[in-house]
Amino acid sequence: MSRVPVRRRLSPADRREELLDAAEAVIRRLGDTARVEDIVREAGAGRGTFYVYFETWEALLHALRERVFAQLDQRFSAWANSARDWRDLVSGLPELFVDMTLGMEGLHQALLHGPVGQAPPRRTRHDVIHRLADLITQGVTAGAFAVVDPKMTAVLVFAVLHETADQVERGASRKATLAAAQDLLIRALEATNRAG
Amino acid sequence: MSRVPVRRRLSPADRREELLDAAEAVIRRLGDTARVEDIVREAGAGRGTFYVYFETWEALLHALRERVFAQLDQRFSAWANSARDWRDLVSGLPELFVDMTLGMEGLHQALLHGPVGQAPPRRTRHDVIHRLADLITQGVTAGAFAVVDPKMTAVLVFAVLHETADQVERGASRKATLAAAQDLLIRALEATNRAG
Amino acid sequence: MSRVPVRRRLSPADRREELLDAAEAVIRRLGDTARVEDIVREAGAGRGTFYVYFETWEALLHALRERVFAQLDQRFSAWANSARDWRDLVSGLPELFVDMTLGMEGLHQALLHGPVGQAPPRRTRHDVIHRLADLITQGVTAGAFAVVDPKMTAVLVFAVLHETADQVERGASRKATLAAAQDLLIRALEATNRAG
Amino acid sequence: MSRVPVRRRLSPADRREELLDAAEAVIRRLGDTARVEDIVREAGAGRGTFYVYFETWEALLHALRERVFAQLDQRFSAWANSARDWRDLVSGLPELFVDMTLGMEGLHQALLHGPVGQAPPRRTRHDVIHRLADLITQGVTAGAFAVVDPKMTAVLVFAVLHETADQVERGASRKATLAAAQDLLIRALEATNRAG
DNA sequence: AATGAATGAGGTTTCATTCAT
DNA sequence: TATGAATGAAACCTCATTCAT
Repeated sequence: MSRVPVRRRLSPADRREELLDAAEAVIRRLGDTARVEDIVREAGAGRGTFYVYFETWEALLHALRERVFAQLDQRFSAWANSARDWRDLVSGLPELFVDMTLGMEGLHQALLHGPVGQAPPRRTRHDVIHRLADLITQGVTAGAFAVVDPKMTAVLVFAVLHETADQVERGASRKATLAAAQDLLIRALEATNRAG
Repeated sequence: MSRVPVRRRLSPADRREELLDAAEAVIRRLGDTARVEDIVREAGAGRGTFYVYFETWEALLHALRERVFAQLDQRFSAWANSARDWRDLVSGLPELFVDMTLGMEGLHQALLHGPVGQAPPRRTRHDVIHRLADLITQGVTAGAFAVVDPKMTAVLVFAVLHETADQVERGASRKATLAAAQDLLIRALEATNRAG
Repeated sequence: MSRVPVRRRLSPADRREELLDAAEAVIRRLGDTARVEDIVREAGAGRGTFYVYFETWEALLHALRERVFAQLDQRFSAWANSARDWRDLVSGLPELFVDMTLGMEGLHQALLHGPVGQAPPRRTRHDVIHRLADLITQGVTAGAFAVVDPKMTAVLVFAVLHETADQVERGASRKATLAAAQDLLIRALEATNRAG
Repeated sequence: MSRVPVRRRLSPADRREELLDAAEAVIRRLGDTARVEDIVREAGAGRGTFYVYFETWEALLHALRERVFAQLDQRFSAWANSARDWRDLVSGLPELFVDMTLGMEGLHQALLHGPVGQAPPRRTRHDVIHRLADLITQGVTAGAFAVVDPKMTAVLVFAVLHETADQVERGASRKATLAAAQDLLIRALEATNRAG
C-alpha cells in the first residue's frame, strides 16, 4: 500500500565510507556529545545500518582514527621528504603539527583525548612516533643530531609537538608558540646547537 | 534481624573529607566508570548525602582535583627548594614527575584526561606550569639557562614531563625513559649543554 | 524458563495511540500519582518507548488533553445542534456538562486542576468557552438572551457548569444540583426570565 | 569549645506563627515550588524545627489555609454588615472577591488549586460558601431574591465570584469583568431583575 | 542489505522526613 | 525545645544496541 522509499543501494565499502564521512563531520561539530543517532541522520541512513558496518560505537571511533591518521601519516611523510636539511626539518616540525592539528579541528579532541575507560589510540599514535624515531635515528647517523635514545626521544618530541599544536588551537600566539617549540627542539636534538 | 544502619554525625568538614577520600579511592579503582553510588557505598553514606556536599558530579571532580593538586604543588615546592644547583634541578624533574604521577595512579587519568566536553583543569595545571616558568626564569637570570621564552618553554617542558610520567605508568622502562627525558631537558634548557 | 517479552512492532501512530490509551486508563486510576513507569507497564511497552513518543511527561499530558478535549468538543458540538430552542439549550447545558465530566472521571482532576507551576490548559478550555460565547451571542441576536458582555458571560457560565459537574462528581444530589444550575442560568441569560 | 549560637526561645505559639508567616511569604513568592527548606530559611529556623510544629508538609498547608481563610472570613463578614441594601450587596460581591483574591496573590493558587492527590480545602471553602448561603437565604426571606435552592445556589455563586477574581488576576479588564459578573448575579438572584 | 521501532539498564538529582545531638 | 546532618525512595530521562520486518 504505502510507498516505501527505496534506499540507494551502495557497495558495502562505499556505504561504510559514507558513514565515516558523516561521523567525521558530526564529531567535528559535536565532539564528545556526538551520538549514533546524529551520525546516521547526517548520513541519511537508518539507525540499524550503523551496526551493519560497525560492531560497536568504539569500533567506529577506531575506524575513524585509522582513516584520519592514515591521511596525516601520508602528509607527514610527504613533508619529511621535501625537507632540504636537518635544521630545516626540525624547525619545520612544529608548524607542520600545528597545521595538521588545526586541520583536524574537533576530531583532535574526540579522537585523541577520548574517555579514559576506552582503549587509548596506541597503534595510530605509534605510527607517527615511529616516523619521528626514524627521522631522529637518521639524523643521528648523519651526525646532525646528538641523542642517546632516539626512540624514547621521539616520544617526548611528539609530546612537545602535540602540546604546541594544542596551545595554538586554544588561542596562544602562533608565532610565539612556534618560536619556543623550534628553539627547544633545535637545542634538544642538534649536535651543535646554536638555536635561532 | 535486619541491620539498622548507624547514622554517624560528623562535622561537615569531616564528612566532606570522608567523601573525598572515598571518591579518591573509588576513582583510583574504577576510573571513568566510577559513579556516585560507588562513592557513597565506599563512604558508608546515603546517596543523598553526596549531594549535600557536592552540587553535582562535576563539582566533586573539581573538589578532588583541587585537593590532589594542592598536595602535588606542596610536594613540588618542597622539592624545588631542596635542589642544590640547576643541573641537579633539571635532571631531578623527570623523576619527581614520575613519582608524583605514579602516586596518583588512576586519579591521573580520570582527573586530567577527563571527557572532552567538560571543562579542562586549567587552573590546577597552570599552577604547576607557573612554578616551572618561575624556575626557568630564575635559571635564565642566573645565567644557567638559555631560553628565549620562559613561559612558553615551561608549557612545553611540562608536556615532556607529563609524557615521561605517562610512559613509565604505561610500562616503559623507568630508567631509559628518565634518561631520555633528562638528556632532552638538559640540552634544551642549559646555556652550556653537555648532557649526561 | 524466563519469558522473553515479545517485541511488537506497530506503526508509530498506533503505538502512540496505545500509549495515550494506557495513560488515560492509568491516570483515571491513579490521578496525580501516575508515573511513566505505570503507563508503560499498562501499555506493555518499555520505559524508553515512552520517550520515543513524548519528549517529556508534560508533553504526554498535553497530548492527552488535546485528545480528550477534541472528543468533548465534538460531543458538545453535536449536542448544541440538536437543541430545539433556547430554553431547551440553556436547561440542557448543566446536564451535558455533568455527563461529560463524569465520563472523564479521574481525568478531569488530573488534566484540569494539575499542579500550579505547569502551564494551565488555556487553549483547550478556551475552545469550549468559545463555543459558549458563540451560543450566547446567537441567543442575544435572536432576542432570546439579554446579556451585556457575551464573551465574559461565557467565561462565568463555564465556571457555573464546571462547578455543577464538580458537585455531582463529589457526591451532591444530581437532581438538586442540576435544578439549581438550570434555574441560575435561565434567570441569568434569558431576556424574559421565568425560570422553572 | 565552639560557640553554639543560642536560638531565641519563643513560646510555641509564637514560633508556630513565625513559621506560618514565613510559609506565607515564601509560598507567595515561589508558589508550588516552595519547599520546607525555603520556609525554615525564611524563618531563620532549623529544618527539624519545622517538624516540631507541623506533622507533615500537608499539615502546614492546612494550617496556613485555616489562617488565611479566617482573615478572609472576617473581612467578608465586616463587608456584609456594611451593605445598605440587597442590590448594593449583590453588586458589591464581585469587587470584594477580586480584592480579596488579589490580596492573596500567590497564595490563592497554591492553597486552592493544590495538587490533586491532596485533600481539597473543603472546610475552609465551605465557610465562605456558608456565609453566602446565609446571605441568599436572608435575601429570599426578605423577598429580595428569588432562588429555589439557596444552598446550592451559593455554591454556584461562589464559583462565579471565584472565576471573576481569577480573570482579573490573569489580566482581564477589571471593569469589564466586574460588570459582567454583577449583571449575571443581579439577574440570577434578584426577584425583580432589571440589571444595570 | 537496510531499516527504525523498541528496549531497559543505568545515570543524576530532589526533597520530605528522621533522629542523634 | 531546637537543630541540621543524614537519608533513600523515587522520579525523569538517555542512548547504545537489538531485532522484526
